Parts: sequence; structure tokens; C-alpha cells
Amino acid sequence: MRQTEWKLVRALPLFRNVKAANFKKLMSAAFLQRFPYGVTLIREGELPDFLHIVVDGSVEMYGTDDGHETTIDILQPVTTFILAAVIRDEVYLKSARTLTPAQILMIPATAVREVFGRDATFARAIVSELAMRYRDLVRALKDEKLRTGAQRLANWILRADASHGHRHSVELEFDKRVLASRLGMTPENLSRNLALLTNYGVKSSGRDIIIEDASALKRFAKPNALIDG
Amino acid sequence: MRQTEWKLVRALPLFRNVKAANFKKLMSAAFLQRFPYGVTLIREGELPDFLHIVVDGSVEMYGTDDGHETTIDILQPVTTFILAAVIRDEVYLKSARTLTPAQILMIPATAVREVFGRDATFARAIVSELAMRYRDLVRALKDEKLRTGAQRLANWILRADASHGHRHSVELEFDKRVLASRLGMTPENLSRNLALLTNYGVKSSGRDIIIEDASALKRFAKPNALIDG
DNA sequence: CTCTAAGCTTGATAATTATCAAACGACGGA
DNA sequence: TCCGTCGTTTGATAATTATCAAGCTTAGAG
Repeated sequence: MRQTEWKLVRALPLFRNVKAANFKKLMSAAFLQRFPYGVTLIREGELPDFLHIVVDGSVEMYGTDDGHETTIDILQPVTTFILAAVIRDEVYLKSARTLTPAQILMIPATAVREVFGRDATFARAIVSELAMRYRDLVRALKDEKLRTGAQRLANWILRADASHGHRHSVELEFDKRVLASRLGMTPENLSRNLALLTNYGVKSSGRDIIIEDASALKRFAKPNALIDG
Repeated sequence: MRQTEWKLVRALPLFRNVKAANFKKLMSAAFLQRFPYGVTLIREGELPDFLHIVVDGSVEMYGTDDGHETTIDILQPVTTFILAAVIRDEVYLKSARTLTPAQILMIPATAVREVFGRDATFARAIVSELAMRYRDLVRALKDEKLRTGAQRLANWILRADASHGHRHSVELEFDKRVLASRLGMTPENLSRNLALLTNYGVKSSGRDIIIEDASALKRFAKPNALIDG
């Protein structure tokens, strides 16, 4: 593992304040692996062996039922995933696959559990991380149950733009059908909803989305701090 | 606080293995309070002062947006709630109100955080509890995004029946409109979906739901271990 | 015992979303 | 440069869900 990646991981809230010896212990047991586009990293129903961390590239978490599939989250660097399954040592509820070529750091679940027991700072960081993820899911569920598709899209655009520094322009890093699934709609309806948002100052072409009238978009989206936080 | 409630709380996975001194510390700072039906216990957007535990009665967790409201969970004894907000010391994302007269134990957030730092067993239990709640939410989100209303209802009936010991009969402990909101549908559609399930061996009258043909219901519901767990 | 209010059901209609089919367009390989 | 593939868009239609408006049922008040 190179210096750069080591530093990236070390800087994560999850590891930032862990004692050097314990961090070293975690890292010495870990693997950093490269995967091409479209590789399934984990499959729902299997038992966890490693805590995963997206170091580079992006990863889609998705769930299936009766032949249907839905995207639950899209992870960008640097983010851990399947923490809850590792902690409880229970089967994955979600699958994961790469949306781009990606680098994934994998820390053996046993090492995570061991350091958790020894290092109170790490334990606290794990709880904090999990609690944050829990809250993200509450927001996602409220988004899904309380809003129409067009509203979810409008708010997603506003959030994505905010996370990129309010440049009034968002570039998708994955296919539109993935965004559609993340937003709980079909690709066809994403297309129609994007067309609808033209009326509220949103232009899109290919993978670029441009906000030409942020206040009109906001009036339509009605963002809510307790959902879009 | 009476012996009975003390024992109930002590038996929770969250407290079961905590050292006696630390449990006492938590409890000595706690309040056990009775509330009538329909009382709002917490409001989304406010900051948490107490970890709450439903000791008796039932409690609805719900979220709102733009005048709409949706039930996120219905809690039965004995369950903690708003753990994630307490841990992160951030505003509630959900509101809570009693669905019946209820007894609620409230432990000051500061005490929870303090004992967490001192008692590794408690820390581990908190993480485990949070991870379980996280997984419950993943299931709820998959349920909502991957299934139709009728399927959600069918699977809900199967789960409720299973949690009452497979008697092929479920009694609602709250109004149907609450169940409708929990299932992400209007009361009108819950009514229609219940009527539809008549074709699959489900009879309902008032607050009683009877499963007359479990295998027919299962064929329709297609329960999934990774959603209905 | 009757009345009333609240919750539930039913019907009609509208909005939203999904599905199926076909056409379009951008990109990479021959 | 042309072709084929794949993702996207557009159109038509069906399914699902929400909304609005009555009626119905039932439990509690008087």
C-alpha cells in the first residue's frame, strides 16, 4: 500500500484518532485491490469476511427481490461499506459492484472486531460512523416515501451540486439508469423528469446537468434540512 | 422505578452485560414517565437530551415533509429509540408520539455517552444495537422500493404473524391508518389491498386479521429472508 | 337506547409510475 | 468512414397509487 492511500485512509473519521499501533495492526492485515468496471464485490446473502473501503472509483450498493433490483447507495471515495454486517457478523443485505475501475481496501472483519475491543477511540468512531449511516438511511426512506419522483430528482441535483461546491453544474460519474434506480424510478421516467425540470431552470445534456435558475429549482424541489441535510 | 421495569430494561441486549455499577449509574439518572394516548414525545429538528426506551405501550416514529407525514416505524416494548441522534448529538430526523397510553424510560444523553466511554461491554452493545437498526432500515428501504403496496401488506402480515408465534391471526394494536402510513400507502388503498388479499386466504374484520391459507398468502407475498428477515 | 363522531370502506376520477416498443444518437472497433 | 452496440429518449398504453366524495360501521356519550 502506497503512502498516498495510507494517508487517505488514516484521515477518515473512522481512523483519524486511532492509536498508531492499532491503525498499523488494521492495515497490516488489510489488502488493497484494484477491480475493473462492473465487478461484483459482494453479494447479498453471503457472510462478511472484510470491512471494505472505497479508496478510488465508485461503487454501487444495490438490493434485489423477485427479479427486480434497486440501487440503495452510490459510494465515492473515501467511504467504508458493509460496516453493519461486519459488526453483527450477519449476511449482507446489499450487494456491491464497481461503477468504474476502483481500488478497494479490505480489512479482515476479525481485525476490526479485535481493535474495536481494545481501542476505545476506534469504538467511538465506529459508533459515530454507524449512527451517521443510520441517519442517512432515515433520510433516504423519508425521501422515498414523502416525495414524488420529480421532487427526488430535483433535490438530488441540489445536493449533488452542493457537494461539488455550488458551481451550478453536476457531472454524473455513472450511467443515468443507475441514478434512476437510486432515485427509485425507471430510466424512462428519469428522462421524462429531467425534461420536466427544464421548466425550472435545469438543462441537461449527456452526463452534464446545469442549473440555470437555482431559485426556480429550489421553489420546485422544496429542499428540507431533515431530508437533504 | 419498580422492580418489574428495572428487570425488563436490564434484560435488554443493550444493558444485559453492562457492569452492575454502570447500569445503576444509568438508571439513577433516568426517569420513568407515563404518557396518555396521542402525546408527541419528540419532534424532528430538536436536539436530543435523553435516550428513550418504550417500556409499555406503543410508539409511532414518523417523519414529515411539505405537509405530508409518513410512519417510519412502530415500536413495541421493550425498545430504545433515537439512539443515533443521541450518539451524534444531532437533531432528530423523526418525531415520536404515543399510539396507546405508554411508559417511557428516559436516560440522559450525557449519562449514555459517559458510560459508553467507560464500559467496553456497553459500547459493544450500543454498536450492535445500532447495526441492527441500520439493517432494519435497509430492509425497510428495499421493501419500499422493490415491492407493490399489496406485497408489502402481505409480507407485513406474515411478519406480524411470525412475531406472534404463527397463530395465523394478528391483532392490530393501532388504527389502520397508522399501518397504511407504515406501509407507504393511503388508508383507502390499505382497505382495497386487504380486500384483494381475500383472494389469497386473508380475512379481516375490524382490527383482526386472520390467515386462512398461509401457503396461498406466501405464494402471493413471496417473502424474502433478506427483506423480511 | 339513540345520537354522534371517528375511522373505515367503496366508488369515481386523476395523478403518478411502470412497461413495452421503437427510434435516436454517441462512441468504439473494423 | 461506416457499422453496430448500448444507453437514452420518446410515444403509447397499462398498472399502481392518490385524491375526493359519499356512505357505512361502530363505539362511546348522553
